Amino acid sequence: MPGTVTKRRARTRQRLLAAAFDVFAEEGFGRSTVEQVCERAGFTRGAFYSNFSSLDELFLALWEERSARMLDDVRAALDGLDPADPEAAVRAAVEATPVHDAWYRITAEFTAHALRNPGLRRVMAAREEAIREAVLPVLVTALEQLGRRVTDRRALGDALVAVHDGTAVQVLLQPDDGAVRDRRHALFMNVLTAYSTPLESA
Amino acid sequence: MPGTVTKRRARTRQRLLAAAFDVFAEEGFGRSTVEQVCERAGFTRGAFYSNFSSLDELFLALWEERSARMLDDVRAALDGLDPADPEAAVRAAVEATPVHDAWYRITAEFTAHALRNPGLRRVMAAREEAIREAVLPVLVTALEQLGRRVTDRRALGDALVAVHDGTAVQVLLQPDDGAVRDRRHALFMNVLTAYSTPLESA
DNA sequence: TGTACATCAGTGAACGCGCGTTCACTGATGTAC
DNA sequence: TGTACATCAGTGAACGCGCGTTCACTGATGTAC
Repeated sequence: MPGTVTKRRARTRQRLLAAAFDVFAEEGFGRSTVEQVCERAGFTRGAFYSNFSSLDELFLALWEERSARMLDDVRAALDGLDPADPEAAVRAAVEATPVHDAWYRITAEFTAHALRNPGLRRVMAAREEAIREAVLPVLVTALEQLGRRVTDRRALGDALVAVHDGTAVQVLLQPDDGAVRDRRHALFMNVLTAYSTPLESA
Repeated sequence: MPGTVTKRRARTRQRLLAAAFDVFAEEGFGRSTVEQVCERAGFTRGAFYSNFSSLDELFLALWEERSARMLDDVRAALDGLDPADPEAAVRAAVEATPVHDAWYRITAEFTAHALRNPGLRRVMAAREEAIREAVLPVLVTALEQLGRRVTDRRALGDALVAVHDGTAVQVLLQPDDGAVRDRRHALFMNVLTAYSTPLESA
């Protein structure tokens, strides 16, 4: 068995990633230690170094895995939309990217981290673009069904991501205030309107 | 001299705060140590413990001081606006909250930190509200000069803060892309329009 | 299917450093006269 | 303005723990026959 990767190894890696998610969310990435992650996962520190060379490397792997998964979720949610009911489609698309407390905390720290490291910055920018490009086509066609044409895809994409990120903090800071969620939703709708124009028809 | 606080002490405190700002921005709060802050400030660790009981306490003090200062800056920038030129006033107001790399990183981490601690969360929510209430009146009157009435002050305030936060990341992730800044500006304008209606006049 | 064997993957102990925290001490600062 | 004195504020050394990192070793896994 030269150069084989065993199933056991894959499981260990997954358990370490899952444990890291929890620890990072609770303690913050910066205050987390290799020891804490290993203890949570039920391994000794040697197992960690057998799989990753540093916490930084694990953090990147974790972020990539989770954000890819999130992107898949969004795609799946959008796939099932009914084009015959474009209003519902828009509503569903807008709500497809959920606001998740622990994930937000981790992403916030990862962003700060990425801003210090050009390599990570590019990784992050690319991922943001992928998310944008997954959501946009669905919204564009749904808006067309509603008789509206998107004027500037890129601008709309950036605007939606910005609104999502910006309002997520507000929702998390005031989790019990339903009005905050409503305003978030209204803002999404406003942006969709502002970046599209009625088709000349009727 | 019973219970006096010397000038020297105030200076030391300021130097520690300034050093902490730099260290946190470079290393991240989580990876920063008391030792690093002291070395940067030119003190021994004893000086730190004479002034703060923990890095957490210093972080809060730093964030409060800086965000208060930023709020003052915004107020000052808005005070000097010419109501006879409302378009320029709106433009200036929109650009009054600058996008500052180091400060963004620190705030991002502080936000994640605050989401783990109910006390800090309230402090942060209050500060966000103060910023909103400083900017809003200026915008409301400027828009009135332009013949537009703001329909929902609270919604507009939240929307502007969200857009500011959300677009700040994009600008920092692509610092050399002027188009990103332009789209940010356009989004601000779109939101201002969406949350106000033309006055009935002629 | 079973067994022997080679390689892989995680164990656990050991080392050492960096840093948090404390504290007796000394120099700085302010006050009173 | 100068001096004596009390208190304050930072120094620097010391202690010890937690943790990063390494590595010889052992049990697990997969392959070949």
